[in-house]
Amino acid sequence: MIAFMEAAKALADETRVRLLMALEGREVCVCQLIEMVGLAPSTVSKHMSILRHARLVESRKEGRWIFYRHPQNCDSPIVAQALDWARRCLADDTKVRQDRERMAQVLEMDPEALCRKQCCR
Amino acid sequence: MIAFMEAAKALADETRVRLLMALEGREVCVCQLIEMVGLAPSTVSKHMSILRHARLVESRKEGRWIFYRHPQNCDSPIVAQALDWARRCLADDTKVRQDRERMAQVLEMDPEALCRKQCCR
DNA sequence: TCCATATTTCGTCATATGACGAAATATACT
DNA sequence: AGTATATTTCGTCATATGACGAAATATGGA
Repeated sequence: MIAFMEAAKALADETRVRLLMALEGREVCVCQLIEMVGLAPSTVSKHMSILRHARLVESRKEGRWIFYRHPQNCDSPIVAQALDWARRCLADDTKVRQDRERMAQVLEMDPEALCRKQCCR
Repeated sequence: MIAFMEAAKALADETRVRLLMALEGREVCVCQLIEMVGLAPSTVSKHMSILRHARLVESRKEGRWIFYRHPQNCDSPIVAQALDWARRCLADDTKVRQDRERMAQVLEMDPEALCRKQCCR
């Protein structure tokens, strides 16, 4: 029950679901996620921490950057089915699609340039 | 996105998930649900209203009683997959099993006797 | 070593949520 | 009609949640 509730609560916020869907098929750096949703770094960081605690994402550190992705070898049926549910329901969702377009732009900048840009906001 | 978020939020409270699982394979009267979880009638009513609004349950009125059940002919994949997710994850869950045992006792009383009992608490 | 920068942690605030009891509503029975 | 009872709606309260900015932490490069 605990693991299920963690996952369900993690999915109960629209911003978190958007962040989760942005990781579909790729890993993404925090600064890129920040840019995509347009929220404060601390806010996005908290969201990712909740998703990670629920095991819906995992993270990888590379130098100064931290990349998030869906779990690689998911041993938890609870998590696997939660991800399937979200994917099937939201693959064609309007907001998710808009996020994909925004993310496509973001991914063209390199992370360095992106973070400098965020500094000066 | 809206329907998905409604469902996800509805699943993000443990009491609501317990109530939802109690409807597995049968329809149950509100007074029986109240007895199972031991919360105030108004609280349980609100929970059921949230589940119904998310389409995870539907209700049927029979005289003074209202029975809740999982949707009969579920035309929404979002809802159907949400119910599958919960069922697969929680079929053998300890709390859900305890609720089943409690519910078995409750179902042996008839609703009339049950509601009289609740009156005098 | 010192500085720039990427991310997280912490403190604070406004709003959302879940609990309750009282009152309102709807139905059945006398 | 009037009463009993099943459920919902409403008002209130305490706690949880999501947002932010400031400060702390960690890493890479000068």
